[in-house]
Amino acid sequence: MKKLELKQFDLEQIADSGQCFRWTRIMEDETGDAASDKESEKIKYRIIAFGKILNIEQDMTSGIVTMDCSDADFDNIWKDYFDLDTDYGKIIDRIPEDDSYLKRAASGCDGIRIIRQDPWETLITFIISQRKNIPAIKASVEKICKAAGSVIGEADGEKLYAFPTPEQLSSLSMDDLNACSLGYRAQYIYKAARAAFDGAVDLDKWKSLGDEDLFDKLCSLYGVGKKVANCTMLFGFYRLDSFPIDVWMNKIQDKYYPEGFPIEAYRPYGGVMQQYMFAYERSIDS
DNA sequence: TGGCAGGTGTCTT
DNA sequence: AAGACACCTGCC
Repeated sequence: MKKLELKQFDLEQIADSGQCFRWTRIMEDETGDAASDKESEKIKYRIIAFGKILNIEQDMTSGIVTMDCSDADFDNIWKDYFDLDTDYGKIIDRIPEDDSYLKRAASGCDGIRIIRQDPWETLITFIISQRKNIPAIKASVEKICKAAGSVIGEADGEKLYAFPTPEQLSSLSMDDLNACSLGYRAQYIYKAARAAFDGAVDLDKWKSLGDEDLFDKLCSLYGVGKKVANCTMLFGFYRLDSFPIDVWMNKIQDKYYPEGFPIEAYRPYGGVMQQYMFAYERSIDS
């Protein structure tokens, strides 16, 4: 069990930011010993990543985060996963006063961090994400995990699955993939899995590439364009300057940056700024 | 019921 | 080089 007092860390903001698709909100059951949790409201999630299950909660009043994990798993996995060595306060402080929109966005969404995910899982989940909303993405991801991933635990009588390795995913036929509600993306996943399994695509090796070369490599994959490549770089390869442009960012640029967003001014944290703007604009839209 | 959801490949100018 | 267009699927 790890209890942490963290700055710039808000579980709900991160969960809603659309970076990760295997976070499940855990609601308190109405029956049983609910009384003990009444006074202090807690937000709880179950996260599956890197073949592990993490139950995590945050006290809404104190902000204190509790992770149900061993010291070893915290040191080896979760500390990096949540990017805890990065001071997001400092990154936010770099935003100049005259960029009032970005100032506002960052202060409204300052609990967001870049979650450092597994490159392979990030690539596949963002291929799936195209032209889908977040619930639909999650549903497809869970289906492929169930179809091909290893069982790593159980909750409420349901088995929990790791994200499938390239080998496991490439064992699925087109019919299997079509059963995962992937639509026209099934062929993209099929090809990517085979390429990763037979070694034609080696994401581990790609880690050593510079940003531009990595971007080109990702875009060379069938079904991967600029948007998916940038998301994969930002969340799967921790390239903080990657700047995914989607329909929301297009709206934001039209509204607030008619000359285009001055990404040069925000190097090397353009992608972090993108996350603040994306989350903020969505929050005020609803 | 048609339009849309964090796009991309393909075909057309 | 840039712009239309189709595309699976689920949801309102």
